[in-house]
Amino acid sequence: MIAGPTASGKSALALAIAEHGGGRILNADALQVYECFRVLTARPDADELARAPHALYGHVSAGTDYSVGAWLRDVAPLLDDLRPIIVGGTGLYFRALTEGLAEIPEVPAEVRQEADGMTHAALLAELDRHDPELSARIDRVNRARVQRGWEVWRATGRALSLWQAETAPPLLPVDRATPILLEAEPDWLTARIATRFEAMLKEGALEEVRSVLPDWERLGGARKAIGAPELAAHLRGDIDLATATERAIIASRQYAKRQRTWFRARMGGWQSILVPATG
RNA sequence: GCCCGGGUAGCUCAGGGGUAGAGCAGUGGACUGAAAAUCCUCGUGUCGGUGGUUCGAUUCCGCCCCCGGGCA
Repeated sequence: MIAGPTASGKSALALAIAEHGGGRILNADALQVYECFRVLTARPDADELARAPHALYGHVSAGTDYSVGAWLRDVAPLLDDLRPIIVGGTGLYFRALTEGLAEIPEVPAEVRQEADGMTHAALLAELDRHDPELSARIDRVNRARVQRGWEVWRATGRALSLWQAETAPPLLPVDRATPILLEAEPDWLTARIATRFEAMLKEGALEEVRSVLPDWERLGGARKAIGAPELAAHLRGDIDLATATERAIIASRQYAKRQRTWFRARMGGWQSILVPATG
């Protein structure tokens, strides 16, 4: 397993490992699963894909709902590989894999829609009534947490806290893997993030966004790719390219910080590799 | 050279005789199916410099420096 912040060089490391010792690279990144933004999400290109077997990259088409649960079901059969190399930056995916994830039926789209139309206060009030254990535990000001709890109760008639209490053992406990965490020196990473975004523009990131612009509303999860909303705003004429670029780079930096926080809190036991290597 | 308007937190700016705030950026944190998402926390800085008035000046006055704009 290889985790690390965005732009820290995870993919290159995974590729080097696969080329030298064999194995298949399995994606553990929530945005690289989507088919539409190869350049923008820094997915491996054709040349890199040819150098080693890869899976779970760009296998989800635009507009399809995806989630940790879907990802866990996708990786599960691939873990039987002789040498799976799991690489990505989504902490939640690694957590689901190494600590387990409750098995909960999918929330139907109608329930999601119903929840979207409700106020935060209304969701919270019902959650307090039907799943007090959860509502006492979660961040009550966080709409996403509250709504998730409400949706599960609404869709299944059962409290999310009950589902979670029955979480099955993990598919891959950390001690059965070789967990590697890339830790990037902040200034170095900041510079690298900026350079990488400029490179993405040269490679056609703007065209990728342009091609999905007509279907933007139906794009689903891929819309959240860092840089996509910014470039879309530029293509609609709302902001100039320099502003879009600046905002995307800032968003990327903020994402790297959140990743660092997650890793610090939950991947303390992972073998840390400092980048750039200082000798 | 003269006339206006500015010089306050990394950036954009608000304020005003009792040594100062906001947004953004940044920091630390939370997070079991939207997670590249979502949410919480944290603001002392020669208030351009220097004299003066005052019990007290970043705030008022003089001079100087710098940045805009206008007139020559």
